[in-house]
Amino acid sequence: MLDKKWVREHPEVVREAARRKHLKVEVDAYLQADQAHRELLTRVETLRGELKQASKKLGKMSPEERQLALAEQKQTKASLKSLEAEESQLRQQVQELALLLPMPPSPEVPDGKDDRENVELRRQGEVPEFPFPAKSHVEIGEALGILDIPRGVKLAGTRNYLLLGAAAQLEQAILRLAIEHMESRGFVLCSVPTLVNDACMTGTGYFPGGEEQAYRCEKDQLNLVGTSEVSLTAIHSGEVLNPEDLPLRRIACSPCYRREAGTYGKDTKGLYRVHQFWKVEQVVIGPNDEAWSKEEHLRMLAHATDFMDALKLPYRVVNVCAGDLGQGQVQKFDIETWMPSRQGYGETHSASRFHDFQTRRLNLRYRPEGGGKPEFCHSLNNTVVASPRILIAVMENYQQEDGRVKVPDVLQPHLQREFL
RNA sequence: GGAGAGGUGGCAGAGCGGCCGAAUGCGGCAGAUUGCUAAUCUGUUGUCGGGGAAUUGCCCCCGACCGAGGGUUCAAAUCCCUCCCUCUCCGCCA
Repeated sequence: MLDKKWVREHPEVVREAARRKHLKVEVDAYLQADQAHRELLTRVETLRGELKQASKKLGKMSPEERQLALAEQKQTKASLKSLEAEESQLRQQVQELALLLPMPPSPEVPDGKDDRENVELRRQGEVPEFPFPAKSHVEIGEALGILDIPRGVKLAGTRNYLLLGAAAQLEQAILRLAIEHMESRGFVLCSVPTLVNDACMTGTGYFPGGEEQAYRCEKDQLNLVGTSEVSLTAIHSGEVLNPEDLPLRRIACSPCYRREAGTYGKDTKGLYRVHQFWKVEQVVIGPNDEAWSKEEHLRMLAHATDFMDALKLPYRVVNVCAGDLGQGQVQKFDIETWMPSRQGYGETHSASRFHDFQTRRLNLRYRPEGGGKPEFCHSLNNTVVASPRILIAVMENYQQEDGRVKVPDVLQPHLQREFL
C-alpha cells in the first residue's frame, strides 16, 4: 500500500509506476473516490458532532422541552444514517482501489515488459558439458527408483510427485544445510503457520489479485501459503517494535503450496512446476531507511549465491525488469540455475525489496531511535533454497555416465554417501 | 467436541445507559529537591483519520477507537446478537 497523502501529492509518479510495471491501474478513479470520500467524511463528522452535542443537553432538559428536541434528533439521526452508509461504501471503494496501487520501481530497475527482458548481471560456475547423452532429472530419478511422478499424480493429481529414498534424503540434506548456512549468518530459524488468515495474505500483498494461486480452506477461512514469506513477514503485524530489535533477520523452512492456475501446458514435465514444495526462506524486517534497505537486499542476495557456490552449481543473477515486478516490489533479483534438460537457466530464487509496501498493509511499525512517531518498517525477502526445483539442478548437473548422481561435496557429510 | 469465565490505555485494574478517552496503581517522560544508579514531591503521558496553520515538523479545531462486526437508544465501555481470541475444567488425540 502507498501513503494516501503521498499519492495525492504525486499522482504522476504512481501513473508512471503503473506504466513501467505494465499494470492497468485506475489512478484517476482512486484519486476521485478519495476526494469524494474526504468531502463526505467531513460532512458526516460535522453532523455527528452536532448530534452528539445536542444529545448531551437532552439529559438535562425538562420533559416538555425534551419531547420537542427528541423529534428533531430523530430526524437528524435519520439523515446521518444515510450519509454514514454512503460514506462507508465510499471508504470501502477507496480502500479497494488503494490496495491495487503499485509501488514505484527503483531507478536501477530496467525497463521491460516481462521476464524475457530481465537483465543478466553476472554468471557464476561452469556449465557442464557431458561426453555422453545427458538425461533429464526425470529420467535419472526414475532410473534410480527415487522419483515417482505417476504415483504422485495418482495420489493428488498433476504436478504432484513422490521422492523416495535417496532423493528424499538429498532434499532433507539440502534444506538442513541451507538452514545451517543461514543460522551461521545470524538468521533465526522459525517454525511458522503455513495455513494463515486473509489479513496475512492481504498484508503481504498476495491478496487481492492472487486468490487464484492460493489453496483455500473455506470452512475455516484460511489459506495455505505459497511461501513462508507470508507468515514470517506478518509475525509482528499491528505492532510497534523497539528500534533496538531491528533488523529482524529470520528464516523458515516450510512446505509451500501453489495452485499454478493458468499455467496449463507450461513446464508440465518433471519437478519444475509443482503444487507443493519445500522452501527455506529469508525475511528481514528493518528500519525505514532506503539506503540500508538496498544494502540488505544485496546481502540477502549474497547469502543465497554463497549457498549456490557451496553447492557448486552454475547460475546467473538477473536484474528483474519493471514489467516482471510484482505490484508491491521495488526491486527484485532472481537467481537462475543451469538446468541441462532445459538447456538454459531456470529461476530458483527471488530476492525482493518492498520498501514499506507490505508493512503499511500489515501496520507493522517501530518507534524510531530517541522516540517520536512510529514509522513503518521496511521488509525484504529472498529464497535460500527451494526443493524439488533445486534437485533438478543437482541431479542433472551432477549426473554421471553410469546413471548415478554424484553428491555435491558439502552434502556428503549430511548424506553419508558419495553417489545417489 | 462439552461446560464455564473473560477480553478496557505500555502493563495491572475500576467502571451506575448521559457528568467516561475512560478512576487508581505501576511503568515512561519532564521538572523540583537531596553532595552523588536511592527516596520524596509536582507536572505530564495512546493511536488513527479529516480540516486549518506550518513545512521536516510543532500547534489548533473536529471526528473515531474500551477484541471485531452488527443491533437497540435522542445517547452504549456499559443492554442485545454474531464472530474471533484467551483462560479453567471434562472428553478426545499426534
